[in-house]
Amino acid sequence: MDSVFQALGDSNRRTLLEILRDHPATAGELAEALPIARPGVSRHLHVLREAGLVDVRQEAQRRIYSLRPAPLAEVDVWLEDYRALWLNRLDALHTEVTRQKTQSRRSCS
Amino acid sequence: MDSVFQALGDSNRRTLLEILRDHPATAGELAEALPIARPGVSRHLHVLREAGLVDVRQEAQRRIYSLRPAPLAEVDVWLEDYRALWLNRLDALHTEVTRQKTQSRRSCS
DNA sequence: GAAGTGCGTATCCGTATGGTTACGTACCTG
DNA sequence: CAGGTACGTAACCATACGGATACGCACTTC
Repeated sequence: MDSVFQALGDSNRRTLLEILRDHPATAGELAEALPIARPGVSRHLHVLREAGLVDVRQEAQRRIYSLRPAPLAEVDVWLEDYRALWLNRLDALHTEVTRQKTQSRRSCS
Repeated sequence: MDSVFQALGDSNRRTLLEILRDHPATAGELAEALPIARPGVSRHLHVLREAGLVDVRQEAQRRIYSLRPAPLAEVDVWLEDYRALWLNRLDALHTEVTRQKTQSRRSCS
């Protein structure tokens, strides 16, 4: 769990995930998408693999990476216990907004 | 966004959030819940505050911390674009997710 | 087999992190 | 005003991280 959040705590790595969300890609393709040198990308991919967020499949000399959503599902499960906190607040906000809306509607007409 | 995920990437800090989910607490109460010394807790709380995950209110010499769910809502929104990936194959992933969940309960909390 | 391609690992460097102990500060209490 | 209480900050240490460059290894191709 630590490793998943830590992996997500870097914007370069989130960019990689965003690409892999659409389609698997080789390390080279992924490297071109980031503003850093190849070895850096390689290590970011290593971190993602350690966190279970990514799968690698070797095809000749190419490494093809693909997204592994299971850890994200874990994050979703973790969030579950907190979701009520902002849903309640959003609810309160929502009712407040509609109240003010009806109030302004009342004052407008 | 980086700061939120990085803040969540430490089990001590997640423990603090878990306590604050139930009720606000003073720094001292929170410190007793962690296996580390007071100044360490103080800095963890600082990290959580920087990430916007926590609010502080001073009351005499006590600092009362409370949970601020907004950044977690942001995480929820970020997850949204990935959710389809495991919802589509929910049955295939369900067993794995629950397995890892019990595993992480056993080890990390 | 020699050369080229694709990618990882090794090493180095500056900075950040997580823990500690020692100290400082603000506040209540006697 | 002296002293205790509840914190945070400073200084220090070991380790980890993110970046770079240089190198190594596996595979294809000629």
